[in-house]
Amino acid sequence: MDTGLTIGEFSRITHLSIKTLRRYHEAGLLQPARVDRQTGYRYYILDQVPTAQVIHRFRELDMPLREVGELLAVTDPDARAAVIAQHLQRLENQLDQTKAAVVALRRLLDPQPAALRVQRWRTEATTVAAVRGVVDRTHILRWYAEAMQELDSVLAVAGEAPTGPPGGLYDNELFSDERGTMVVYIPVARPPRSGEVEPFVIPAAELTTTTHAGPHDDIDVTYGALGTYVKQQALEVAGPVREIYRLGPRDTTDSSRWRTEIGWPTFQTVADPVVNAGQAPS
Amino acid sequence: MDTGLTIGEFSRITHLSIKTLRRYHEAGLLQPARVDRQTGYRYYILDQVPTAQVIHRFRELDMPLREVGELLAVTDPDARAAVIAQHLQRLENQLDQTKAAVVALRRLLDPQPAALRVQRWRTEATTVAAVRGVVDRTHILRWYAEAMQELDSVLAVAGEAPTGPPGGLYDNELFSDERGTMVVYIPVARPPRSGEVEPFVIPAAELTTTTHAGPHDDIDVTYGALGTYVKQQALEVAGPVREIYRLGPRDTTDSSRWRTEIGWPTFQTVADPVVNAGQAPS
DNA sequence: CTGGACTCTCCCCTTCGGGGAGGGTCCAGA
DNA sequence: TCTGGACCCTCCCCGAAGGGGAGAGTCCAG
Repeated sequence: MDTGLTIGEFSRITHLSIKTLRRYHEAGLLQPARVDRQTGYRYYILDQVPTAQVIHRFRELDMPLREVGELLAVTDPDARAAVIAQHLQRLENQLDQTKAAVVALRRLLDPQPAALRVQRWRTEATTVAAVRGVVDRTHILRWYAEAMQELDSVLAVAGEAPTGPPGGLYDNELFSDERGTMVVYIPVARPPRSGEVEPFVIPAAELTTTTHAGPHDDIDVTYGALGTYVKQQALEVAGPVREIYRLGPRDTTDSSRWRTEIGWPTFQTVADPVVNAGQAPS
Repeated sequence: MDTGLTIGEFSRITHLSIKTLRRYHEAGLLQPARVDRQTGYRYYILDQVPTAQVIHRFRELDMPLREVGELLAVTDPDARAAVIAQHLQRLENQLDQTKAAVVALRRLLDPQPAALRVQRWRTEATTVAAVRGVVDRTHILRWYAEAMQELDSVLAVAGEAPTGPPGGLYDNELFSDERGTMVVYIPVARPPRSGEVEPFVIPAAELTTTTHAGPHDDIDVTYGALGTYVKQQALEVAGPVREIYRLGPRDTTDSSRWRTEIGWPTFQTVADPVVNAGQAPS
């Protein structure tokens, strides 16, 4: 029997379907011990059973095939453990997101407290230390965390103390397309330039603002309320949306206390507001 | 502004990408309030913002579009809550599976205790009450649970006491293909016939068996070990694999105490065993 | 030698969008 | 009234991880 196991036998032993085994072969994850040149038949050997089982386990954890392949290619146990730990970390993050979504869902389906407080004002230009970049929407959170961290360390080195709360500018394309320009900043007196950090001036603007309370899991609801208001007032959006983190993770770990100010640069158009239709412009 | 919001404006407000909004339209999830017959332009209204947000939330929970659509079509709050609860249940099951996979992975990567005890024996034909069905591999667990439950209740009604531990027969195609015949049974003296439950005779067989200890998350490892043995002994597999639940969830909730006997019907071929190559058949 | 079981490759399908081409539409400013 | 740029349309392809199935070749025991 030194011809090895046929794919069917191997499938029975490992509980991986034939289709799956072929795909793993094709992906280079699990090369059959021998492939008949003439017939293309795959022949496995018993020593491959443990490998198949390891692959099976990682797939159960939704590790992408590419990554499983890299993992198997690495022989150093430490490096291996690192890759595994990293994946488990990802799973955990995913779980956190799911939990947050459940909470946000509950809040969304419950009767709304509403009470949206919208204000319009004119802001002055502000000098800040900023990190700018064109970011994929799926990477927004990661990019934000890294940028903030770099800002913090650069400012610490430069000995610059913040002169106000941190904030960000977010291109509308970030939401309507898949990619857009992001700016995160911290106001300081003399912005340094180092690495990704550079001086920047937040331009003056006419802002329509509101404040989102709590964690950001359902910040889109507040965006929706603000957008509704803007539209009702027949305001036109001009430029990237702004967020100012009046109270954030750097101030308190109690996320229910967070306060995020959202401001949309807007200008009045000639059209009538929907709600105050009587007050047509003269 | 009673033309409504363009898809771009709606996208900014809801944080759903334009592509995604078009897809939700196509899927019937979020019909624009108006679609221009001439140009195909989609126009939304502000009242649709909350709906978009609800969809967003459910998608964050990986609810399939189809299901979200059904959910939105249902107006009865109770029915709605039921669908949601069901989905959350699914998420929880998924989480349990992930946890189990992590544990199983750890065990697999740790040094193996091994110590596989394999025995061969001949079993007698056994009279049982059984539930049979052709099952998709992805539904094995669910089907098993339902079948066992039905067996239990039918036997309770018939007043038949088990004369041995429950078990099952599993077609090899269940693993190599995507679907196969499953039989789960409980031995009784006078098997009743009711609903899916019917009398059945487990045929006599020459079995090569081993016992898997603990929960079934890594039962494939034991299958692998048994399969390796079978192959090394140059045994040929004949017929569906059998499992007998000597100790299972119905006996104890401590899953580490579970004992599952796995038996493969086998017969000796003429080829030499690999390990005992000296004992060639005469 | 033959029939049935097994295996091969190849192509299409699934979900939920993203990328991009090619072309039409809207609207504000000139 | 024209025009340019922003916006929108449809259509097609792609990815991940396989499943379904067709059509054809292979293996092996009787």
